[in-house]
Parts: sequence; structure tokens; C-alpha cells
Amino acid sequence: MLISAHPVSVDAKGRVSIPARFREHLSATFGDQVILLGKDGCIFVYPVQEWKRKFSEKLKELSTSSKEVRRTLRRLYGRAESCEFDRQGRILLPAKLRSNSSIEKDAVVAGIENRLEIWDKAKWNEEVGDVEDGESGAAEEESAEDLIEFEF
Amino acid sequence: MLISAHPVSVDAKGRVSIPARFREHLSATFGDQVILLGKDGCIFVYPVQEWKRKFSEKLKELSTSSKEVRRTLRRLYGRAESCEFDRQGRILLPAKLRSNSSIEKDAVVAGIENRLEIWDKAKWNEEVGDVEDGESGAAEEESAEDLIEFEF
DNA sequence: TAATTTTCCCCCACCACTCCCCACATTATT
DNA sequence: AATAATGTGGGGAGTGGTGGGGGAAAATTA
Repeated sequence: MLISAHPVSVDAKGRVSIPARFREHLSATFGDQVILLGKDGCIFVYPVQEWKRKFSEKLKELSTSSKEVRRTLRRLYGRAESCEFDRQGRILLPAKLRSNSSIEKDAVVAGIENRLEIWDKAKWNEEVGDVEDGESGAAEEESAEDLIEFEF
Repeated sequence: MLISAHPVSVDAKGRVSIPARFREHLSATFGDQVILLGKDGCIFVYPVQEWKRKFSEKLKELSTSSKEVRRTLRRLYGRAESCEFDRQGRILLPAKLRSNSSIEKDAVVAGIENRLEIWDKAKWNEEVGDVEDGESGAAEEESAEDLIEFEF
């Protein structure tokens, strides 16, 4: 399981060092190959197997059924990128994805259960509320309550 | 079951020695890995299995459904940290969580049924009322009565 | 095809942090 | 009282994140 957020820096070449903790998990469970997908103003990072489980297998049956499905697939696969870690455990973020996500120098790599997300740091803070502790009022409960009953 | 509060000290490196009693329970029942989560001005410590039972399994199906869900997951997973005991039975509290919880030198580790909580000592005393015997008046009954009928 | 530019990946080096190990003080147990 | 177990502190080796140089491959251009 992938969890927690780590600040990272993007170097001049557009590379991001994936925290070792995450990398271990990915390499152990899966190969070194990941699929990048721009979404929600950040970059989703799926292990290949996870991608397959999530999309390929579910959509295989539908592939030719309707024009709408084919269109959706084009959008999905067309926007995605396949890439691998280099020997230092970094991945090179394609310029396109970088600019779409406003990622420049300071970024955040967050583990969300079965995928990673890479955010521009400022946008990440905005997204998660920047408050460190859920102490800022109703924000967290508010957004949670319509999902599931959280019992701490 | 985890129960009772123990004073502990946080060393210069930010490490906390988890009382042996708790550690035994955690290691025996689960692995050595725990999930830390900043909340209520303290640090929640969940055994990994407990975390999974509570969150992962419930949320797995919803992962991609709506933008709100994804946001909630970011808040939850982003604030959490995964960590393990060292050979001395200590865990290193990430600087972020430490500062958010105002934990510096003197802390308290409390067992609350299925999780631990780590508090700054002064804040803990404030939180539980500091009174030795629950005899100090209405505070406790007041806060309890709208939750459930406690009969001591 | 050849020459030039660009892209990308290897390696090295630096610094900070993490975690191992050892040591000691204090408490619990026999 | 003696022994064991636990909590606390610190030194030091190893690892991880960052940045940069150089060279190979690919792309672009002549």
C-alpha cells in the first residue's frame, strides 16, 4: 500500500526522484515500469499491473462496442505515457505533463493507496487544505461524510 | 486491546520509545509497521492492519469515482506517514507531525482500544483534565453524555 | 548521407538524514 | 541483593535525495 506525501525537487532536466519507500514497493510488487497520466491537475503514476487491472481488463470487452467507448479509450490512452525509473530511482517527467500540471521546481509525491500522484507543491497544499492537522474546522469531516462513515 | 497512558521522552532526534506493553501487542498481533496520522492535535498510531480495515478496504472501490472522493483520499493519505520500529522499539516521529502536535521533549503515549495516541505532555493533561480521579466535576460527564451512556 | 543539435541516461559527488549499535540509568523481577 | 528488562542518549556508518558533467542515442537539418 502506498501512503504519505513527500516533498521532492524537480531538477533542471525535469527529473523527479521517487522516494525510496515508494520505489521499493513498486519494484518489489511490480516491475520498474509505470504509466503516467495527467489528471486533476497533477500526474497520476500507476504501476503497470495496476493500470491493467484498472483499465485494460475492464475495457477489453467493450473495445468495439460503441463509438463513445472508443473515444474514451483514445482519450485515456492518448494522454498516458509509459516510463521507467533510471538507475538513481528517478523518472523523467514528459514536458507536456509537467506544463499541464504546473510542475516546475518544488513538487510533492504522494502515495494514494495503489498509485502515486505528483503535484506542484503550491497546488498540493491548496488541494489538501494546507492545514496540517484537520483542525481547521469542518473541512475534513464535511468532505468525508458523504462518502463513508469514518470512525476514528 | 490497547489501554492506559504512559509518559515518555522524545530525544533530540525525534524518536519515541513505545512502551513494551504496547509493542508486544502490536508486534504479536500485527507486523512492526504502523501508520501515523496527525489529528486532534496529537499523533494517531494505527497498526497497519487496523488502518486497512478502517480505510483501505472501505475506500478501495470508490477510488476513481468522483473528484470529491479523490480529494478526500488525498487529505487522508497525504497527512499519514508509514513507519517502523527500530531495534530499540522506538519510532521516529516525522518532523512535520511533531511540530503540528507541539511535541518536543515530554510526551505521552496512550492506548485507546485499537490505536495509540502520542501527545505533548502538557496538552495531554489539558485534554484529559489532569485530574487524578474523575472527581473534578462536570467536565467528563458533560463530554461523555452526548456520545453514549458511560457507567463507571 | 553526413553533420549538428537535442534528448536522455549513466556515473560521480555532496550533504543530510536515518537507523544501526553500544552504553548507561532506572525500574521490575526473582 | 542480584539479575533482568526497559527507557534514554549519542556516535557513526550507511542510505537517500539532489545536482551536475559527460557521452551515447535519437532527432533534426543541411
